[in-house]
Amino acid sequence: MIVSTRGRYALSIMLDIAEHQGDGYVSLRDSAQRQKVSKKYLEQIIIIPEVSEMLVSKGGKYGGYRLARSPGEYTVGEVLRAAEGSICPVSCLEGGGVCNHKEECSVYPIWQGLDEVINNYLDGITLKDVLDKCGKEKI
Amino acid sequence: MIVSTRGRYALSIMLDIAEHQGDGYVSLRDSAQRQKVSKKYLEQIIIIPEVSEMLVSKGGKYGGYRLARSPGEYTVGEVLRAAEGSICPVSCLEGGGVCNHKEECSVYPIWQGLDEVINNYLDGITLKDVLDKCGKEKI
DNA sequence: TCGAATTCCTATTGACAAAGTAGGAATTCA
DNA sequence: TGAATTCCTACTTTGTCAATAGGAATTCGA
Repeated sequence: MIVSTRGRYALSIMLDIAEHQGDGYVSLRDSAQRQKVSKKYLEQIIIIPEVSEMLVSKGGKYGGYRLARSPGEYTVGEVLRAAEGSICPVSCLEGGGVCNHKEECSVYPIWQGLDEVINNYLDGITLKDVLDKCGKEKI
Repeated sequence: MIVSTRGRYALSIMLDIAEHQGDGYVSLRDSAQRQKVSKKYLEQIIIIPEVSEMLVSKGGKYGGYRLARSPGEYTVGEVLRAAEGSICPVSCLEGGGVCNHKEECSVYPIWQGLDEVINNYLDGITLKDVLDKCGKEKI
């Protein structure tokens, strides 16, 4: 599994906020209700520093979250990496690929190629693309 | 993580067998020694039905394993799927993609596309390609 | 026929992360 | 003042990964 519920929920809530923010804020209560997931768990995800950096929050009544940038300026890969920490497909690549044996390893280039293919794909889709359901021809 | 040690070890041992089988059999003891990993753990991996189906085994002294087919007839994707069970990147796709909400889900097509990109890549590389170190231009 | 080397089979363990729950403090608005 | 929100920390439960362990069955050479 390369994307856990953390990443999926993060992506969903970003999209939900994008869709419903208008010129105000979207509360976790509303968003959780719409998505039929636990508000408490969404809280855990949105509290991740890399995730909350992508948002503007406001406490108190009628508070909530809105996107810091416009939906077209976030890629799916960016959101997933923020929530998951990293989305590298194999531990050899972790921490920027600092495996000890990567020189002797005949398999290492495969993992590099895999990582590239995955990131290229995910970074080629923006939140706006998803909202527009830009469709089968792009996704 | 999409590929755990199970998949990595499975791939390594398949390559090791391919390289050393000649016209005989490769024992786990030798292979484990060469790869500097636990023979007992390799045993666990090779015992997985989908993995052992790709090999021909022979018990007893001077026994071991050899490939059932030629290296060019195995793809990396095939080996990894055998060892890991599946290499789908997100649980929504598990069991052939039988998620309940996939109709309403605006994100589902992204996971489908991701899965496709990953499998296309991994199924485009054979064990022979790796052995030949066919190199950066293909991998 | 014996003994060494192997595959085959089942159980067990320790560590860690994922998924979610819980309770309450601080903030903001009408 | 009170309602609704974000913010913060801690806890629990469950499952999987990675590995270890011990022994049964098989196969060969000497």
